[in-house]
Amino acid sequence: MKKQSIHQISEQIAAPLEAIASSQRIAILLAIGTGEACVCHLEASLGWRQAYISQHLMALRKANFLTDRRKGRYIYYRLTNTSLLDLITATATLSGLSAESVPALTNSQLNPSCECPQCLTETE
Amino acid sequence: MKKQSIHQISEQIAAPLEAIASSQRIAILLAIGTGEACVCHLEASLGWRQAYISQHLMALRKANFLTDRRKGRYIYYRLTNTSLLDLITATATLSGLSAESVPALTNSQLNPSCECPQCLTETE
DNA sequence: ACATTACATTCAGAAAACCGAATATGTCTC
DNA sequence: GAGACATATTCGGTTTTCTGAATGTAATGT
Repeated sequence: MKKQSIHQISEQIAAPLEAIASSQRIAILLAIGTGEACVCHLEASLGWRQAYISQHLMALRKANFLTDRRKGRYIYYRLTNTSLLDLITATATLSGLSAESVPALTNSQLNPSCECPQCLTETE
Repeated sequence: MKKQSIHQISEQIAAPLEAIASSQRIAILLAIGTGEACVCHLEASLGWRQAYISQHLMALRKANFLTDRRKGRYIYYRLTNTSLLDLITATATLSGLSAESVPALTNSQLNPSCECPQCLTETE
């Protein structure tokens, strides 16, 4: 195994962090949580325009944090690795936030004003 | 306890992450590691100009990740919370890096070509 | 007091991220 | 196939971050 310099290691660690380190992207990740979410769901939950959300989703996809699944007209996003949420929680506690405040925000708890079939069946 | 919106939470989590999410700053944090380091030590270890390092140190101080201790002409930096390194390690493993590659880079292992008294006594 | 050393700060130009507007693509329904 | 709907992409302007150059400040030594 080739020995890597501190610069190489740091770059490899920073690359994914740069994708997460944005309040908008963290909000999206929290909104998806351990479940799945379509873009319309994120629109409803976060109150942002669709194109804006798609742009951030693109960044998260490029960093390999999200996988998507098409179902008819809808595309459902899911975290490729749920331990990402642990990392976010760890950051929260590190900066003095209470640990409970984070999991309380996963997608299921969010205002489900989205009209996609998935959300509708869930709330029945 | 007041209930916080997902936007507020996300901003509070993103703020510290933005300070860490930079390959230069991660390199500095790794170089300091669990120990202490003066700026000249970082200069020698990372091969950067002094002013450049100071700028990044300032960002890390502002985010409350570093504390400093003056000793004569030298100022020694230390992580306020060592669990920051765990967070960095977690990120590394998350992105496929082997976990061992990170701790292998803590300050003691670095090329100690720094001339400050602290470094000199350590290498004797 | 003066020079030197260790470090911090300010400033400015370059590079990158943000975000809105417009447009494109893929899927369903009729 | 046409139109509607869910989502993606491109483009351009604005704001922010990065980073080098120059300069400032505190402590030491002579």
